[in-house]
Amino acid sequence: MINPTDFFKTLSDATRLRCLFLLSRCESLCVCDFMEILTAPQSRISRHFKYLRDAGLVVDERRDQWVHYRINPDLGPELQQMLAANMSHLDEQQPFVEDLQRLKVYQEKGCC
Amino acid sequence: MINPTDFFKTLSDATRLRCLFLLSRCESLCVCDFMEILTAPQSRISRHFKYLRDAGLVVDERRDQWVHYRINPDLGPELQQMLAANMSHLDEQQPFVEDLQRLKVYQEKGCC
DNA sequence: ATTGTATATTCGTTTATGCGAATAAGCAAT
DNA sequence: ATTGCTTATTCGCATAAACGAATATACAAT
Repeated sequence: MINPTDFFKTLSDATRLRCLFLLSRCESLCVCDFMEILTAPQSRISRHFKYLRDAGLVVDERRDQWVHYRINPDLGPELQQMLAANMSHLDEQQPFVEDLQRLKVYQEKGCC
Repeated sequence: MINPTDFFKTLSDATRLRCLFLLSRCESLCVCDFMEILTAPQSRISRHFKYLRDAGLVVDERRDQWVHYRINPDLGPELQQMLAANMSHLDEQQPFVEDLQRLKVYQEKGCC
């Protein structure tokens, strides 16, 4: 179980925070989705998802070639609420608003 | 105004988090209070309060030789709520419970 | 088996962060 | 002005964290 300090450390990087925010709105996404929405290189996305996995905040699931990530459904009510509450405050800020817009466009045209 | 990533970065250190937690329960404390409650050297407390000041999360007020810190009362409702919500989740965890106990003992016998 | 696509990890480098010891600065009282 | 107390800052060092390029791995399809 992650402690509070490490929880905040995990949220303290822009790439990880943007990824978590998207997942808080979207059930599940794969690595290439994040690459496109954040315009970030693949190694950056993968690296930060390793941190998120290690912290226990997300879980991965392989489907064919793609690896889909989602918020860890077994987070425990306390952490789950803490995470959700924090994500709910990002709504109107940059770059989170724009990420959400890109997510919508991206979902409409379909992805992997 | 601090951005979300930097907000979490500011909470991502044990010393800072413990200080903020104490301030969320106590109106105002001076540096030597924190030194005693956290059992931390003076330079550590001062250094981290500089970070907290720079982030705009706390303000200082000099009274004679002592400098008292408190949560910035002009934080803005959004940040204020975010901070309060996060602090409220630390209640039952270590080392926060113990810090609170030490605070009580310390307040009863009076300080600076 | 080979090719193509998606993801993970390793590597070397750069930058950020935390630390205690030591020093400086601010204030009160003699 | 000197002493004593409290807090802030500087210093050199050590560790952690982020980065992109390159490489390795995993799977699908031919």
